[in-house]
Amino acid sequence: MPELPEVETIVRHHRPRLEGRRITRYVSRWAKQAEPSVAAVRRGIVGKQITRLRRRAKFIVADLDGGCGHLLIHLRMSGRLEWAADTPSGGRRHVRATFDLDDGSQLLFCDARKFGKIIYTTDFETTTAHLGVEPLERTFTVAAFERLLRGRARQLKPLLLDQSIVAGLGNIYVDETLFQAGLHPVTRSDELSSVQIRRLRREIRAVLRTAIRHEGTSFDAVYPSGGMERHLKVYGRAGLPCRRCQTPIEALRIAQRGTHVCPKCQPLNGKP
DNA sequence: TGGTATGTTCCAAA
DNA sequence: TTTTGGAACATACC
Repeated sequence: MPELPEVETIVRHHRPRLEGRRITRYVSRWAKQAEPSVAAVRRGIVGKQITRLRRRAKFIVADLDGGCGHLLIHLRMSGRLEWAADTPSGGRRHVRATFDLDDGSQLLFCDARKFGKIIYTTDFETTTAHLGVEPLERTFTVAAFERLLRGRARQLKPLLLDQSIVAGLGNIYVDETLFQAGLHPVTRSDELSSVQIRRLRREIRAVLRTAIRHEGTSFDAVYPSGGMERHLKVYGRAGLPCRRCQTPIEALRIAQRGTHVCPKCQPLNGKP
């Protein structure tokens, strides 16, 4: 469950139990997950206290005491954080790393597909320098967004998925945002009017805020949160009637990603 | 069996 | 130079 709203939900959920805790042990069961290496992550985090838990793009960020160290976790496609106490040892699946804490609790990083990343860095700015603007922050202004869109001639879907431009959107919320904005995913970024740019920005923020309010979208029946699934307008609804106009939702392939669009509500510029 | 999957990165081709 | 397509990463599920 890994787009901005899901990561934000996880951070809020884990913050009370992680902030103030000291990491006493780190064990990796999938070495390729750790950056720059298992040993470097261990040296960096064991013995350190988590002073703050926050989110940057789709990264879970634990600031460590001393002010110079940060533990970054990226869930990619299938990563999850679980408390060992909540999961009987017999039912644990795909555990790739464990973090022991000074109150005796243990956090498990589970990840079926092994795409997730655990990163230790002393230079947060450099490590995250490739990430674009946070869409829910004040820095995501109309003027800034207009520059990002007009400065290139890309299709909207791959542009919005590009974390170096706007950080945090993924496949579900890009499709939902473009539907709400009435824009077709292959519309070129430099062909939008000022009115369309304002509307797209507004819908990015509205869709993300709504999803956070519902604690994200969950495809995992075991995970307790994920009420946003019931509110999706196009994602995962191929062939079903558009909730606005009843036209069947189309499934397309754009930028190698499954893409969902209402052909009537999201016309290609010019064409109906 | 083959196709698909909430993500990212790298390379080749256009 | 910019943009797009394809493959790769590794596994689960229908």
